[in-house]
Amino acid sequence: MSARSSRSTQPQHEDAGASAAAVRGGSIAAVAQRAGVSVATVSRVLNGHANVRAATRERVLAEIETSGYRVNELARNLRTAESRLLLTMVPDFGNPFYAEIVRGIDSVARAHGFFLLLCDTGADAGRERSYFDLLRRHRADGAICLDPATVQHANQVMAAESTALPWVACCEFDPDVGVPYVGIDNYRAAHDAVRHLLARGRRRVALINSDEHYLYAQQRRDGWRDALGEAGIAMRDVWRVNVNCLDYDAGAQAAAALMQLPAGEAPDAIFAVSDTLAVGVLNGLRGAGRRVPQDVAVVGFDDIALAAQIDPPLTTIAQPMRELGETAARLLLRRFADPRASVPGVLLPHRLVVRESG
Amino acid sequence: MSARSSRSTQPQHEDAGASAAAVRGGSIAAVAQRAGVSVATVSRVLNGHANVRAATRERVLAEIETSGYRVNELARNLRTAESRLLLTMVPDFGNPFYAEIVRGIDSVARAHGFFLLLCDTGADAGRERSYFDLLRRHRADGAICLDPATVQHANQVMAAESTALPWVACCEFDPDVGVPYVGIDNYRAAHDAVRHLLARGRRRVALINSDEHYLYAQQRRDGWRDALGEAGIAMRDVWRVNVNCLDYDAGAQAAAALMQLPAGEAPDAIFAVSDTLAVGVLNGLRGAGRRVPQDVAVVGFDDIALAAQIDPPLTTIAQPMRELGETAARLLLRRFADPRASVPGVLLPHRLVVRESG
DNA sequence: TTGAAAGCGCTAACAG
DNA sequence: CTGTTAGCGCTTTCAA
Repeated sequence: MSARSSRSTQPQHEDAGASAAAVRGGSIAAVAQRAGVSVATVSRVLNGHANVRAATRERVLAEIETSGYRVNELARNLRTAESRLLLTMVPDFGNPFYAEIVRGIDSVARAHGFFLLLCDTGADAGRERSYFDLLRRHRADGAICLDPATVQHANQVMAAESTALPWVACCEFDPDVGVPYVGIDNYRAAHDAVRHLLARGRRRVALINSDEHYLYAQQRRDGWRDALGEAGIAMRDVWRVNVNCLDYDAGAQAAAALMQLPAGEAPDAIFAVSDTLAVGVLNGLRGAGRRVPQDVAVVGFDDIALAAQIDPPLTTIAQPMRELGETAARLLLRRFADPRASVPGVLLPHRLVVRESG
Repeated sequence: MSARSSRSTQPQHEDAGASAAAVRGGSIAAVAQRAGVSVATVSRVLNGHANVRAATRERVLAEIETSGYRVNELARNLRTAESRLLLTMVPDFGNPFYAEIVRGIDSVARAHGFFLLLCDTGADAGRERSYFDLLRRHRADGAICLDPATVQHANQVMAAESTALPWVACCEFDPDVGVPYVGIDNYRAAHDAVRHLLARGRRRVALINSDEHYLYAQQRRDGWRDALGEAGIAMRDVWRVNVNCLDYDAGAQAAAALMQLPAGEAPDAIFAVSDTLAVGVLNGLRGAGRRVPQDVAVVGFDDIALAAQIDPPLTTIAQPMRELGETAARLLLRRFADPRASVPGVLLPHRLVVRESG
């Protein structure tokens, strides 16, 4: 029997005794044969089962060592019916806010033997929003969704099925839907930010918000509106601008537009719902010849690392990004452990960080 | 025969006819039975093979539609011996430079039916550098390594085996090793940056560099040193500071340290090998009461989106980040197509972007 | 403590 | 054009 056909993946029908081919390559059968034990035994030592005699274990381990055998996880995955992959859907992992959350997810996932299957949902834009199909096809064991658009899609068009799938929502969520979630109290956070601005004597506080189709954006808008109202200031529509992207340029443009307003109407403060937006706002204000905070105060949201570095350092609402990610992962893991357990919603605390921009 | 045991994954030995259990759930066999065809036929329509009569195809498709069947990729992966996952090793995906490269990788990977298995190598720090084991265990079909430490580890301790594994190096690479790579000409890039500073009349140009254990750092240092030398300026060791992390604070601290130098020695320009570092430098300089560029000019590296937003806008060496990622992915894909093809090394062009910082 | 054997669900050769 | 069938490499009963 020669070594030929060792690359073939096709049936070989060589001689009577089966797996004639399997014996050569790096299969568990090959290791078993060379170590003079059964495949079951090799599998047992591979998985650290106790019921293997020490001497036998040593022999198998030695054979594995010398042959450089590595378990084929493709086969293991089929047999155990799990991929040990966690799907992570993020709208834009170039955004430091999401990047940090993903880090949190990754750390607990790794600690539990899972890897991340990363999907930048923004990369596909509107196209095929069926990332959940990856779950159905067993490409991932569970999912964490950071993308508000995808969360809403799941809640609305998948409705019932959505709650049956092993996933959790992070940052954007609907408490009424039965999908586990973790996030912050967006209403209070926005309210806190605006109240801070008001306390510093600002009166015309603009809001640069995401698409208010999203729940979190609605909540932040409400927080802004109510804080103004409580100070006896009627919210004005010209002070509210919605952007559909959280990058720097969007913030810069929004700020520039706001500064076009006639003198008495132009805001003396801007609350942006993301630090990246706020960094752009700073830039846009500079372009419009406004000083921060003298002419216009700026408050951001998230407290990414950059917030403390720029000039002027950004006052912002800190979100516990790492914990958000860690909690999301833990919620999902808990769901694996008991698929029918109650599904908690978790709100983590935010915090106003006062720096020099407002 | 009741519906019991439908959740069981264990052998059932129920009655004579095999796969009694398999027929129920969402297996291909179940679909086949209900559609009145064989599993082979279902597999054919699933994979879009041409040799299926239209009527039969319709029948199968209809059954798939009504039953909501989804292929089990775990099984498919085992059978086809591929995971269709690309391992992406990045030292820190919170860094916008890497994030953008990963985007490039992702876009071509998706276009070819691959997903990304993301590994933040920094998350583990020194611990277990054996990410390549994921390849050996078939957890991924190939890998792209953006982490200089991991690249060196592969080149040095894995030597021969390394070149046999399906991976490509991105940004950090050793042309002599036989591993496909993509990157830029770091020597010339650094040389260009420093020459620019010199042309603007700066004489004491400091370098904030990565750990010079890495090749790319050595090359950039050489470019800096030679550009100075060509201008008749001897490089001074006090002008060179090495950091082992590219985050903002590292840059801020390095700049602060540099500004401690006695008047005649203190640099009038700083070249930092990463924009994140440079942003920190701007902050450090501000803390030391220096104006940019009047007192100290600053040049960064990478041209991340932020570079154009901060104050003052950053002069920097632009790297084609997306193309870097796309090229890396394409190189890897080409290697899949022909494992024994020649392994090209690709150098992409860099570009000096002059803004206001220096 | 060990081994034999039954599949996990799929693809593809081969035969009709 | 369609069906039968042999595995991919592994884990886990079940029996010894």
